[in-house]
Amino acid sequence: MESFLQYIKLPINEKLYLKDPQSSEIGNKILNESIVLINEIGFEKFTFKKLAIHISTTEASIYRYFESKHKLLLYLNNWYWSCIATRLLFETSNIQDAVLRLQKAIHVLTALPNPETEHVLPNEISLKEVVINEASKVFLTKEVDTENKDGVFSVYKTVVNNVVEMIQAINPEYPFPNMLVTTVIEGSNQQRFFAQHLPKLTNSSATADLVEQFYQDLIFKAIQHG
Amino acid sequence: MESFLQYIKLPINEKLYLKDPQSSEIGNKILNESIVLINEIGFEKFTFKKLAIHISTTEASIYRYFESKHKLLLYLNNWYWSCIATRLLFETSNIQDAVLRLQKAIHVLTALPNPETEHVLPNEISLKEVVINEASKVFLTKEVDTENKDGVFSVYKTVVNNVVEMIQAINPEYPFPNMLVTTVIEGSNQQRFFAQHLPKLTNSSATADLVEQFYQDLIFKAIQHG
DNA sequence: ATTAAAAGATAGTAATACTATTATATTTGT
DNA sequence: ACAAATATAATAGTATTACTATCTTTTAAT
Repeated sequence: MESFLQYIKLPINEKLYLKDPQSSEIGNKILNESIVLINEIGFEKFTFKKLAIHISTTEASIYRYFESKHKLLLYLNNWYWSCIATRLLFETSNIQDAVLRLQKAIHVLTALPNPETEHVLPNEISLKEVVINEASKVFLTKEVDTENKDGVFSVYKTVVNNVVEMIQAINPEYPFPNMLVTTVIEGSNQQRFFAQHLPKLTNSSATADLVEQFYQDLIFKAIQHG
Repeated sequence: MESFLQYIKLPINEKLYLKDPQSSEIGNKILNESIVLINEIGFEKFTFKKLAIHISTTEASIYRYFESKHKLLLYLNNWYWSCIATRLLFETSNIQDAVLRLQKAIHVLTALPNPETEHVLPNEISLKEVVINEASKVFLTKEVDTENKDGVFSVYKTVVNNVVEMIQAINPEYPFPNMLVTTVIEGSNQQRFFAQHLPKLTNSSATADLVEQFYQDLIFKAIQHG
C-alpha cells in the first residue's frame, strides 16, 4: 500500500552508530544488505568482511559506520521498533473505543504485515524476519545494562508502554499489564519461529496462522474484570 | 531438601557429546565449571581455552568431550530440561485433581525453585540461570533444523507435551494449548531476565516475584470454558 | 582551484575456534 | 605383575574473526 509513511525518517539512537548510515549511499547499502545477508546466513556467520564483499566495499568502510556487528544488529532492532511505534500510533489514532484500539494494537504487534492492505514501512517485512530470528540476541548479553543506560531500548519500551496504557484504559485494576504486553510481543515472534522450525511446539503453521488469534484471545481473557 | 532424586543419572541425547562427560572426572568438571563460567562472563565471551585454564586442563582435552561450545550449551540446556521433566513427573504424580495438577506444573515451570522446601536437582539453580540468560541462543541458529532432527530438543518437547495434556484434561476444546505452554515457559524466563536488567518491561522484581502469579492467572483464564 | 570529507586499498594484530601430533600417565584385563 | 588400551597433558599449528591503523584516491562543497 502506497503511503506517505514511507518517506518518514525514523529516529534511531545516536549511540548505535559512529556515522549515520542513513546519510550516505554506502550507509544505506549497509543497512539494506545486512538485513538480506543476516537473513541468509544467520547472525553468527554474518561478518563485516562478508558484507563488504556483498556490497563491493571494504571492511574498513563499514567499520566507519558501525563499531561492531552487534551494534549493527541493535540498530536494525531499533529500526524495526521504530517502524512498529510509528504504525501503532498511526493505526490506533482516532479509535475512540478502548477495546477496538487494543485489538488494533495487538494486530500490529502480532500479525504478519500485509503490504497489500496496510501501510507497511520500507524493509519492515525483512526486518521482522531479522527480529524473529535474532532479536533476543540483542539483549541477552552481559552489556545489556550499559546499553540500556545508553537508551538503545527506549523505542521498544515506548511501544510496550503505549500498549500498557491501552490495557489500563480497559481495566485499570489488572495487576500485570507490562508482563502481559512483553509476553505477547516476544511470544508472538517466538511462535513464528517455532511454526517454521519446531512445529510441535506451537499450534500455528504457515498455512494456518493462529498467532494473532491466540494472543487476541489471551489478552482479552486476561484483562477481563473479575 | 535431601532427596533420592539427586542420584538419578539424567538421560542426555548422545548426539550432544563426543565422549560422555558424566563418565569421568574432568568431564564432570567441564559440566559443573562451564555453568559457573558461562554465568560469570556470558556465553559470547566464554571459550574452551578459558574453561581449560579455569579447570586446569587443556583446550584439546575439552574438545574430546564436546565438538563446540554450542554443543556444550545444548547439552546444558538438555540437562536443565531433564531436571524439569523429572521434577514435573515427580511433583504431579498422584495428584488426581486436574486443576491442582496443572497448578503444580505451572509452579514447576515458572517459579524459582526453593531448595529448602523442594526436591531440587543438583545444579538446577545455576543451570536455570544459564537457561534464563542464554537459552534462546540454543535454537535461534541456522542449524536448528538439523539439530532438531538429531532429537536434541526432544526432552523439551516432552515437557511441553505433558503440560499440554494437563490442559486438555481440563478443557479439551481449548484450541491453542501448545502455544500457551511455550508462551509460559519462554515468557517466564524472559520476565526474570527483564526483572534483572530491563525492569520497566515487567511488573515483577527481585523483591516482589510475580512471575508465577501472573502465569497461573493467565493460563487458567485462558483455558476457561466459554 | 582549494580544501575537506568520504571511501578505497592495504597491512597488521590479538583472539577465537578449531585440528593434529606426540608424550606421558592411568586404568584394566590376564 | 605386566602388557595393552585408554585418557590426558603438552605443544604446535591453521584459518577465520573482529577489529585498528595508515595512507592514497575520489568526490563534493566553497
